[in-house]
Amino acid sequence: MAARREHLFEVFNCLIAIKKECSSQIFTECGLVDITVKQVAYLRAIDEHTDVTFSRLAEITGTSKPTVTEMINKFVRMECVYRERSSADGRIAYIRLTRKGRMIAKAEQNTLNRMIERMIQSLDDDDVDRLIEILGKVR
Amino acid sequence: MAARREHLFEVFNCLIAIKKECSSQIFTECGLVDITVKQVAYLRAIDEHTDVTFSRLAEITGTSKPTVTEMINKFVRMECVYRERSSADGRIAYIRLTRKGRMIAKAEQNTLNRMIERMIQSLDDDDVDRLIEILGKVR
DNA sequence: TTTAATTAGGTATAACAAAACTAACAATAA
DNA sequence: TTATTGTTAGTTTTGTTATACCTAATTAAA
Repeated sequence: MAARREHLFEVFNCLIAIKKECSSQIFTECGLVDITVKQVAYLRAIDEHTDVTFSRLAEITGTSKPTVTEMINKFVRMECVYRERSSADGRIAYIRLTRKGRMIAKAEQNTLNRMIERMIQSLDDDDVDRLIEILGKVR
Repeated sequence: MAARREHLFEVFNCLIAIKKECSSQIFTECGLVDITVKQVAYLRAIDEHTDVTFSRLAEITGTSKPTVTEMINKFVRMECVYRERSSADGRIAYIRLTRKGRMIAKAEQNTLNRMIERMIQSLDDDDVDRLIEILGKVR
């Protein structure tokens, strides 16, 4: 029935609005409302690998070392990353995420977690279980 | 319980993946995979007003007429809009969305509609009704 | 000498704007 | 009625600023 579609549309529209709210909360809290999609991708790349150096990040992102230096300098100014000089080899610097940088790198997961927190607060346990059961069927 | 949160996280993660799939389908079908966020915002502005002229769009977007001319020329090349000269006043041109332009302007709604179509195909009517009921409670 | 990162210097593109311009229209004086 | 003048809508030219990249040269450590 078309009314079912309509109703589903409405409830999901509302849910999407809540998600957007949670997401922009995160970026606002970090003071990074106009960070770009590419910058987030860089932070994620750093987060998803361990002990990332400048050469390694150039490799991962398919760019050059100067590009990485520039980008990282910007991120340092944005308080998203810091350099950690290797104690074993003074030439090497590891790129480390700050708390803020990690928050942005994991923004999607964090958004979803906040959204789920709100859902759990609005719903009783039975509803949550039913919701999990029903949505688990969607392919 | 933490397990509930975990389960909710999983099912919603899956749902978000489906949504992304539906969304990129739309952009791929239009051949506009790397359209920018700003460009989509312009198309939406055109869609949300009637009989938009160049001056009007400059006003709406808080930019200048040359910027609009440039942007619209690009959109014409992308086959998202076309100019329609006013028959009453030869100086005026209305900016009209093509089928493709409208698809992009309404990409969010279209994405949601496709997602809902998939949900309806995966679920029976009772599940849909329950889903609407439960999600309707979320604030 | 080789390697890791940085600096210096440069290119291409996006997204804007100011100023000058063209074409169309409106009002009016000859 | 027609020519003149001023106004408006959109375009072109030219220039600015910022992003995102590059190559080549340099510095410092190994």
